[in-house]
Amino acid sequence: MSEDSKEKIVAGAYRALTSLGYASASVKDIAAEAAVAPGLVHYYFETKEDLLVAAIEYGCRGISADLLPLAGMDALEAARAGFRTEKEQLSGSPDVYRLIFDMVGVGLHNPKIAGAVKSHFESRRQVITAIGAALLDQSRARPGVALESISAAIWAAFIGISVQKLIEPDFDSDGALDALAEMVFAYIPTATREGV
Amino acid sequence: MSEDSKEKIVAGAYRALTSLGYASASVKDIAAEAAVAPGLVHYYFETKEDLLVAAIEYGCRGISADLLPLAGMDALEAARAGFRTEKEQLSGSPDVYRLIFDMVGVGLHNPKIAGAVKSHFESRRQVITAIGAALLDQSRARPGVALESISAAIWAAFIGISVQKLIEPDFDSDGALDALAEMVFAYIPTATREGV
DNA sequence: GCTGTTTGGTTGAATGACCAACCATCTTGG
DNA sequence: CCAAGATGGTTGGTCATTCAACCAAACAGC
Repeated sequence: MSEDSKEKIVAGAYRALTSLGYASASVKDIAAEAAVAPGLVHYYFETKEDLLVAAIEYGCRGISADLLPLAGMDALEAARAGFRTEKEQLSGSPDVYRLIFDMVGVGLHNPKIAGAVKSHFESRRQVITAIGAALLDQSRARPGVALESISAAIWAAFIGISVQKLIEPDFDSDGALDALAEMVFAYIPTATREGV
Repeated sequence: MSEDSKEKIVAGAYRALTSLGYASASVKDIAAEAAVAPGLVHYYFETKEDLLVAAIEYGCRGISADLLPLAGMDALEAARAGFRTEKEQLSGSPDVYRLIFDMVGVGLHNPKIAGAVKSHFESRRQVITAIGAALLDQSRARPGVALESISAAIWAAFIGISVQKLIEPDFDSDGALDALAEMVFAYIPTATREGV
């Protein structure tokens, strides 16, 4: 029953963290949420920090799964689907975003947590880069800046829209995502440099 | 000497918070940084929370000042200057960003802090909206989405680029900002809808 | 089949450190 | 001389982590 309990603790940590936040969620809270004795938490995880890293990864698993279907699509379709997925996740299950941005704050002063956030960012950026590469290839466009920079900017906008939505619940994240999509799709065909 | 001490405490809080983070910076740390007795902090601020709100506002004052000259410029010039300023601030004095994103994390579970962050976001978004309005006016463009959504998306990208830079010091924020600028400037002239 | 033992998992109380907020007490400028 | 300003020790509470004890299932020898 070992792995079972460990998973229960991680899931409990995830729930406790999203609802209470890093600062307020004590190990006791997490244990209670996982329906487990406080001591057991430290049987499986050396420190609270280690547990939080596991909780972040646990939370990100769902997001990655939602992004998987994009792989098989046509580039343009995948791009549109990406925007749609972001909209749905932001309105439907903001918990993961809540956790991530809580961890961004913690990560600013905590390398181990920063590493977990960083790898999530990287994997998201890679998905965008892949779609962007296919898209540019299709339209034979030649942007004046590196593709990596473009996808970093787009992913940045996703991040910023999420942050604004979380801080201001009235924020029109759908509108902002539509605006972003319009800008990106308008940019692609025009991004053809004279040279070559 | 009243205001003097209060200011010293706020400045000390700002320094302590950027270097240690919200979670680790104790009132005692702040007092030490401000070269003041621990008790004095609570003489001027009812709670630690109140002090932090003041520290955020203190930190944002500098940013707002840097943005002031944009007001008198030509729209296109102001837009370019805005991108340049963002680049400089991000590389030159990341402390404010550090504080802000630490507070985003805290604000997710703390309404008072969230309010301070929110008002900073709003004021930055307004600057972008103002420049965007002038720019669209000049080029007689008619975007298919609300101007507010466009500026929200652009500000979002600024946010996201800062976050990535803070979490991954190697992140090429200049490249991402260039890519963003290219997208935005490519978008403006094409944003002319057939109708009207 | 039965007993004694080992082992992996689990418990919750105890420990020691730390912190925000309070307050009794001084200091000083007006 | 008296507030307003400033001090730093005290208080009550919380927290991560540790630990000694407990349990149940697997297993050994007989």
